[in-house]
Amino acid sequence: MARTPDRTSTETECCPRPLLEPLDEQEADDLASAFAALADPVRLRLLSIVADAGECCACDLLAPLGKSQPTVSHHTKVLADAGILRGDKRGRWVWWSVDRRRVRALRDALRVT
Amino acid sequence: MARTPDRTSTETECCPRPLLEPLDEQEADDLASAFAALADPVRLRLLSIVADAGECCACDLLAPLGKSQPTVSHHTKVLADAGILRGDKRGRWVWWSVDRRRVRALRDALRVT
DNA sequence: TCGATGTATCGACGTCTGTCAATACGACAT
DNA sequence: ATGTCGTATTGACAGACGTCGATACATCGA
Repeated sequence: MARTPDRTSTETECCPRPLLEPLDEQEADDLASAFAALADPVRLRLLSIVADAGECCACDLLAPLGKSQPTVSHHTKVLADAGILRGDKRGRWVWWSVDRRRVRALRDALRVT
Repeated sequence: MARTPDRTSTETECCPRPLLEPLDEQEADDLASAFAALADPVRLRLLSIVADAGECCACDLLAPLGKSQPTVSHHTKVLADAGILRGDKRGRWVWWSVDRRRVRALRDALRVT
């Protein structure tokens, strides 16, 4: 869980910006898979819950999301693989938090100016 | 004025921000479908080409994208339905451009601070 | 060790999505 | 009108995705 995808661009700070410069296929694939992680309503609500709580135990996500435990586990994995969520295992529990630097990088990908 | 964000933001300015406030299902659905439009490498490259050119004829997208004409037409439609691309029909041609205000709104959805 | 609890994985199902060939639509020129 | 050219739509197919029950794995308490 919580693996950080390596970026081909110079910094860990930013990433390709399709609206400012042309994308090659590699950059497009990477960015697309990142946005794909955000392209699901359950994952967005999950993200908003974790962001709002700052840190959140997985078991506290089941009820508000109204999904089964395997489904929630699937979604946390997708977000973690995209580098958006980080999981910290403490005993039997996993505490999830948002990697805000990663989100900022995705946000920069949509820079218009 | 008004640093307090209103939750029912159907404004042209902004949109729900999952990392600043909890999302209801309606907002999550809308945002997810918007990000889904960005969750494809061909569409991201298409977007970068149009953004780079400022305005771009559909027929000029076929070669750089390496996709068939129906496929490109499909992708432009997906982006247009998401409000990200605007098409201007002039004679036989359609000129595509990026709706930067819409992109800015999506970008604001990823605000962390 | 044993049972309980939180999480991850597997297998299966239905649905959605990207792709292209074929075709239809629309606008221009002759 | 007729043909040409750019674009949109249709139909079909393979692959990806969201979902959940069943199950495996891991950790803690007794």
